[in-house]
Amino acid sequence: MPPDTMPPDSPPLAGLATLLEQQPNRPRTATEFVEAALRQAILGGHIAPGTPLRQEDLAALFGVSRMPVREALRQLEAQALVDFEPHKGAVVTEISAEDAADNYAIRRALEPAALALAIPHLTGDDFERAEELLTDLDGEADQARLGDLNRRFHLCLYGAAGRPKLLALVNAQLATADRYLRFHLAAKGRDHLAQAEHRALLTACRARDTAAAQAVLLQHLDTAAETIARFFAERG
Amino acid sequence: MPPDTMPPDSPPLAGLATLLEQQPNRPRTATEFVEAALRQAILGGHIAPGTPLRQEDLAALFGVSRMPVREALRQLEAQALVDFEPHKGAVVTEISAEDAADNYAIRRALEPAALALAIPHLTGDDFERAEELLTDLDGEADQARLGDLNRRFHLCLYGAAGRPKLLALVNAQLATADRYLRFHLAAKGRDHLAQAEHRALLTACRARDTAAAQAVLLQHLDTAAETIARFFAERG
DNA sequence: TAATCGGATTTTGGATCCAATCGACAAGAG
DNA sequence: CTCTTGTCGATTGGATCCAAAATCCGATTA
Repeated sequence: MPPDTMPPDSPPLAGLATLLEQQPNRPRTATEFVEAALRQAILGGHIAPGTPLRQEDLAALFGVSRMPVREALRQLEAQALVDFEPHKGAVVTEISAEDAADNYAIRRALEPAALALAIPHLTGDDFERAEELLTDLDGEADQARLGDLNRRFHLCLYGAAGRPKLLALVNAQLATADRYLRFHLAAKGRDHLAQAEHRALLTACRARDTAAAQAVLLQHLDTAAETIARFFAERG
Repeated sequence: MPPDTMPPDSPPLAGLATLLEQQPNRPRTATEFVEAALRQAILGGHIAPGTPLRQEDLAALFGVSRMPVREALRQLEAQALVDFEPHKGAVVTEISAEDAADNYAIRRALEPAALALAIPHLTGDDFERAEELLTDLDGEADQARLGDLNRRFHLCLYGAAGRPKLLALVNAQLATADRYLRFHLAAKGRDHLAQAEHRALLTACRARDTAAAQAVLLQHLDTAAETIARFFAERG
């Protein structure tokens, strides 16, 4: 039973293909596998900032050779997750109050722009998905999933902007913001993750009130930035 | 005569050090060399969009093995200059009206933010350097240097923002905008590169008038975006 | 005749090996 | 005693080799 290869609209195997795609751990290549694992570990805080990443050790850990590790580290360098120096190796990028401020300055610029572009094109489906994500956020306790849900909520509202590069940038910034999520949770209660602001943002989007939505979003970002700044200030 | 090492103002070797820094081609490693060469070639339009980049050919061309080429291609992929697909190789990223619009949307969001952060901290030196770059722009005819000077002018005004990551992003976006510079020059006269707007921007910065400067900058970006959009529209 | 199957070629992904570089430590000169 | 300098171990950068995947192309069959 040879499967059809060319016709793009052949239904018989479409469902099976999507099911196979669903598999979360489908690293097409070893490099992608190592890269994904390392990124998750760094963003989730499982590897402390400043940790040197020895290629040999990582290779042994992942059960591959040093080469996929090298390529993965290069990719992570481009994502500003590790600092690379010739003949010295990779080190997990440090986090700091300045870096957090940098990140929030970027998000403050990009996200309102994406939101303004997206609001006219948001559909009922988008609102429903956003609503679902908010309720999921209410019930979630795990930190990693919390950050993921938060990122998906924001991206859900921006997605209709139809600007792939812009959205990719926003996604990357949201991901690095995840590194500071633990500080957030430590500072404010772990249950309260600015869900009120999230809901206000969603209602403004439903009303197609771009100005109001941008205002809510900016306040959301500013309070988050301030929380982080206070956290760093309090522990020198 | 052991030279002092610590005092930062020891003159004996200062001149020599600056001379050594001047050397433009000091690629610490082969990977950096290949990466820089390829990026320059792609941004300068010397390699057409859509061109497949065969690792073996590039290795032979640069006189290195395939490995530095692979790592360089991975870095370029992270910079969105090539598209990578597993087991298929790298292809120079296509340019399009949509991509240009994407790029301008990002710049429209980032650059006014950087400008607003920078204006309060701009110094006389910054203004002088910006002025010099503008006069250089007036006299320059070479396309590559034109784009470089333009980028440096903009970065000169944003540099005082003191947000390294934000500035790095702006720099990257300005670099990809260079890919569309040739279309710009083809559409408008090659002599007129919106120097009037550049000068208006500089005077607004000198007056520390953030709102005016942002307005000029936005108009500058919008007219550039419109020029590119028209160019693409006219040739289907 | 058209579509499909199968093998050969090309190209990339990954592993192993060698060379170059950096850091630390010890030995020698001033 | 301090500073320089040479050497050694550790680690990364680069080259070569092998395996896996994709493409191309001809042959076979309905």
